[in-house]
Amino acid sequence: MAMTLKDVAARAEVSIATASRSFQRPDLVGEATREKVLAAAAEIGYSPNRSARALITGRSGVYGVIVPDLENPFFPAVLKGAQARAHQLGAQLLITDAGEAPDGELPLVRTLAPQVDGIVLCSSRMDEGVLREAARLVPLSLVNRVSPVLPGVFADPVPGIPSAIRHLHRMGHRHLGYVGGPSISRSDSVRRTVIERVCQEIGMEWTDIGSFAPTVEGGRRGAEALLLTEVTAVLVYNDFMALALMERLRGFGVDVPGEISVVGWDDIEFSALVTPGLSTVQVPRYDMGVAAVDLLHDGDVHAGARADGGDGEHGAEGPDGGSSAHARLGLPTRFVPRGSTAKVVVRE
Amino acid sequence: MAMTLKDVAARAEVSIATASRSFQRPDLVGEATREKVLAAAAEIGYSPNRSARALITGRSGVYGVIVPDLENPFFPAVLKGAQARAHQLGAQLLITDAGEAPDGELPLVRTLAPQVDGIVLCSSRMDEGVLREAARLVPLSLVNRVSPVLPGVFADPVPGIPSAIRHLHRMGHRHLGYVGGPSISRSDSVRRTVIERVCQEIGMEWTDIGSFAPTVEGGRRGAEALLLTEVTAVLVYNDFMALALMERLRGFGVDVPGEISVVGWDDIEFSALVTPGLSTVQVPRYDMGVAAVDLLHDGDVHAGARADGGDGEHGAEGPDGGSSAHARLGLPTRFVPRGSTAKVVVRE
DNA sequence: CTCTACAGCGTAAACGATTGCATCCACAGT
DNA sequence: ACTGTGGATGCAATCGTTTACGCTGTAGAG
Repeated sequence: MAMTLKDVAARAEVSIATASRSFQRPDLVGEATREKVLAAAAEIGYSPNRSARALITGRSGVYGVIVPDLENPFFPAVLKGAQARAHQLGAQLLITDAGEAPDGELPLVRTLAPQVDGIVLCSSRMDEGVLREAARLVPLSLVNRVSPVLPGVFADPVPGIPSAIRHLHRMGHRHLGYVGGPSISRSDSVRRTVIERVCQEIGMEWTDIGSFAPTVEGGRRGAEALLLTEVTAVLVYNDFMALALMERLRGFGVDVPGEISVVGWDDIEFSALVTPGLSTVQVPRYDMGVAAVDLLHDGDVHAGARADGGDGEHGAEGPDGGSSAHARLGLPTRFVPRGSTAKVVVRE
Repeated sequence: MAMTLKDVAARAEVSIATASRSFQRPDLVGEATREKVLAAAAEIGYSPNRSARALITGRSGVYGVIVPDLENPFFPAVLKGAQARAHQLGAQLLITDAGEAPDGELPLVRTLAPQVDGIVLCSSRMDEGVLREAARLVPLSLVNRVSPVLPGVFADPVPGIPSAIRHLHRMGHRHLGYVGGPSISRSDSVRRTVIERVCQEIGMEWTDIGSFAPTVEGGRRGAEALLLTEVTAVLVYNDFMALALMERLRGFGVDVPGEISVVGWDDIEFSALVTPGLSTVQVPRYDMGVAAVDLLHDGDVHAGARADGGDGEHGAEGPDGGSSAHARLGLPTRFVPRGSTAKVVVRE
C-alpha cells in the first residue's frame, strides 16, 4: 500500500541512492534526473518512512513538549506557537501533560528522551540539579523558567509591569499590593524586583500580600489576605488567580474596580470576556512557543560538541560570542487596560 | 551511548533473537534464560529503539489527535483522558491543532497518517464523504461527531438536557430558547430533537433562536437574537458561547438570572468561576478522551479484516454482534445547576 | 533401542532509508 | 593519445528490531 523509495526509484529508472539524494542533497544530482525523481514521487504519492529515516540518522523529527497542566489556559497558546514553528521545520510535536506523573517530570523526560530530538519544558518545577540531569539525556528548551546553563524563553515583566503601575498611579492609586504565586517561582521574584524598582521611581507604596498557589483556591486566599491591608490596587500572579480573586471580593461585597483595582498577568482569553474585563499584562504566549522550538532546533543544527556533558562549573559564556552557548530570551510584555482598573475613590 | 538489544544479548550470553523474544514472546523462552536477559537489560538500562521496531512491525506506537482549536477549553480535558489511556497502553500521543490548516483537516490526516497507528478526530467538520476517504488512509476514531461507518464517542444529551429543562420548568419557565451552534453540527440537531421531545412531554414552549458560530462573537449574536423573542430561559450550544451571551446581555442591562436564565453545555472550568456561576450540562470530556483511544486500540488489536475498505453501503451491524464492527459510544451528561438559572419573575 | 515431538535457541532475512565509497564518463590540459 | 579532474550515479553496508525457519537435544511412546 505505502510507497517506498524503491518504488520511486523504479518509476524514475534510477537507483535508490539517487532517489534519496534527490531529496536530501539535490545539489549532488543532475537536474534532469532530479526532476524525473520528484515527478515520479509526486505521481505515486510517495512520502518517506520516518521510522526508517530515524533509524539510520538517529533523529526522529519529533520534539517533545511537557506542560504541567493542559487545562491551564496559559499553555494551549504556547503549544499553538510551538506547533506552528515545528511544522515549518518539518517536525512533529509530542505533547505530554505532566499532571499524571506525581513523582515529577524527570521520569517523563526519561520516557520521552529516547524517542524525541529535544524537549520543550514548560514552567518546569524541577530544581536546577534535576534539570541538569535531564539535560544530559536530551536537548532541553525552557519556557517560563530560567536556568543559568540551559536555553529558554520567558516573559519579561518589562515593559508590562511598569506600564501597569504607571497606569494605576495616574488613576490616583498610591498603595499597591502584589498577590504572588509559588515562592519557588523564579518569575515571581523577578516581578517583585521590578515592582520594587518602579514603585520607588514613581513614589508608590507597595505591600507584598504573600505567596499563593496558582489556582482558583490560591486566588481566593489572596482576596482574603488582601482585605487585611490598605491597598487600593493589586497586581496578581496570573489571570486565573486574578479572576478567582475578583470573584471572592465580589462575594465579600467589595466592588471591583470601585473599591479595588485588579491587574492580572497572562491575558488569557477569558479575561476579556468577564465583567468587568480584567486589566492585565499580556504575555506573548504564542511567540514563546515559537521561540522555544527555535531554540531547540538551532541547538541541534549546530549540534556537534554536546559531548562535554554539563557538570562543568565554569558558567562563563563561550569566548567566541555570537549565537553560541545557550540563549535566554526575554520576550516583552504589554499592559492591557480593561474594566477592572479605575480611578481610586476616596472613602467617606 | 544508547544500549541496544545486541548489548543485552551479549551480556546475557544469548543470541539477539532470544533477547528479543524474552520481551515479545516470553512463552517461547526458557525461564532461566528469560530472567538472565531481563536482568541484563535492567542492569545496562536498555530501552528498545522505537524506530527500529516501528520499521519492521509497521506500527509506531503513536496515535495522532487532531483538534480544531487547542484554545477551546473543551479539548484539553479530552486530551488529558486520551493521554492517560495512551500511556497505559504504552502509546504516545501526537497532538495537532487543525486551526492552521485552512484548507481543512484532510491534508493534516494525510500528513499524520503515515507516522501514526490511528487518529482521534475531535469535533471534525469534514463531511461524511471526506471522512470516509480519510478513514481509508488510517484507522479513525471520532470524538463529538457521529458517522454511520466509523467508531466514535459523543456526549449523549440524555439525561443532561431533560434534567435541565425539568429544572427550568420547576423554576416556572414556560418558554425556552435554544441558541444553537453550527448548523452542520450533528450534535446540534440531536440536541434539538431531544429538546423538542422533552418540551412536548412536560408542556414547555420552545423557540429555536438560530445557528451561530461557536465563538465569542457567535455568543454575542445569540444574545442579540435572543432579545427579539419572548423566552425567559435559554439553552446554549456551549459554555463558551453562553458566557459571551451572558456578557452581552449584561451589556444590554438585562439581568441574568433575574430576567433570563441561561444554561450552557460542557461545564468548562470557568463556568464555575464567573458570577453568576453558569448552570450547565456537564459532558464527561476526560472519559471521552479515554474512550476514543480505547476505540482506536481495540480496532487494531482485532486488526485483520480492515481490507474491505469502507464504501460498503450495508450499514447493518455485523451479524455476529458483540464488539465487532465500529462502536459508537454515547456517554451520559449531567445537569449542573448554578447561579445563572433562577425562578422566573413576572414582568410588571 | 529407535522414532517422533517439541521446547529452546540461533541464523539470517527482512523493514526503508541514508551515505561512504567505488565506478563511469566526458572533458580539458599537456 | 594519455592522464587528471570532477560531476553524476550505482553498490552495498548500515541502523536496531522482529520473526520465519532450521537445528539441537531431550523425553516419551512404541
